[in-house]
Amino acid sequence: MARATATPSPGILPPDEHADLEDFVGYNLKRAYVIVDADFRRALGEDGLAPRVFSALSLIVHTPGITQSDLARRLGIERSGLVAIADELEARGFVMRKPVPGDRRVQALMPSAAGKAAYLEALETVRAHEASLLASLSSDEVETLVALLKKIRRIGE
Amino acid sequence: MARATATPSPGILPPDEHADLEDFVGYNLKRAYVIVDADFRRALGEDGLAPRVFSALSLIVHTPGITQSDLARRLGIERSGLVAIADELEARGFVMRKPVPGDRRVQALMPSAAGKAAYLEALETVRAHEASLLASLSSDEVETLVALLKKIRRIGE
DNA sequence: TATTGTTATACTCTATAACTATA
DNA sequence: TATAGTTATAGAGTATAACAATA
Repeated sequence: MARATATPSPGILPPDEHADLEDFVGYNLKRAYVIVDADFRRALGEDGLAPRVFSALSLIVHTPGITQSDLARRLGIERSGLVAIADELEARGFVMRKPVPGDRRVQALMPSAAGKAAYLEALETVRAHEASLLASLSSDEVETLVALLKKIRRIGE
Repeated sequence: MARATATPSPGILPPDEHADLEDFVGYNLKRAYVIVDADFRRALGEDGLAPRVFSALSLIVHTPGITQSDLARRLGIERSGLVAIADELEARGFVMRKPVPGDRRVQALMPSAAGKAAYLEALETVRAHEASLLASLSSDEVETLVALLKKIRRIGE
């Protein structure tokens, strides 16, 4: 089990370093993310909401009147990156930019009725996608996974 | 559990749908991935190996002579995407493309001595990065997390 | 001075399609 | 016909830096 020499023979890696990649959180995180992301996009369809647009719409529906800067902060992206997302939601008729009396710099993001309806429909699709994709995990396992991921998210705050 | 009405009141979302985003595996996966990925890059430095290059080097060191096509499959990316990675590793002097007698289409990827050394050094840096970043998780939690992520990875096979 | 929304710009990662040389 | 490596190209997603309007 333990190796006799401290220095590896040339060209030979010690046993502990044989499956390193597979043990890293980062590598597994990335590989798992790619699978879930691809299935999300497939579920929402060619012309459906991209994950980040769905996330933005979710926060706007749950927090009507949120500003772009606040939304960007909540999503963990830059202000500038949010412009295209807001543009798309506005072009789809799901969200309106509304001037805020008292501060003429900001524009409140307001969900339209169509936006709320589209969100609830997408929400069901996303739920179905996760339920079906993750069917091999018990609900306890999913709960544990989400809790551990949140723990990592808290590190970044 | 069940809601009394099938149609939500206009503008009002039912209680179950208030924190939906936070409960999705996909959303938490993405947010956690962004944090770990950023810390990896910071740890390896400006001119250090990017995550995907580190992963490729790891597999080449552990599987000397692997072909580009096989490596791409192992990493879950396209053949074409691997060219730039192999180019970079070759430019750094870490890997050599070696013709294979018997099949002149393929080129085996062979780690150089410098490549092996650079890998072992990067490996320690990556281990330190994960240990320090994930210090708020117990080793049991990390183990559980990796096991659950692998379970998701198995879905994509 | 600081903040909001915006534009311009560039970079990373990835995919698709087509090519060539082999098999 | 099929596969390996390659190139060209395009599309997400993101970041940085700057700007005008406003606070």
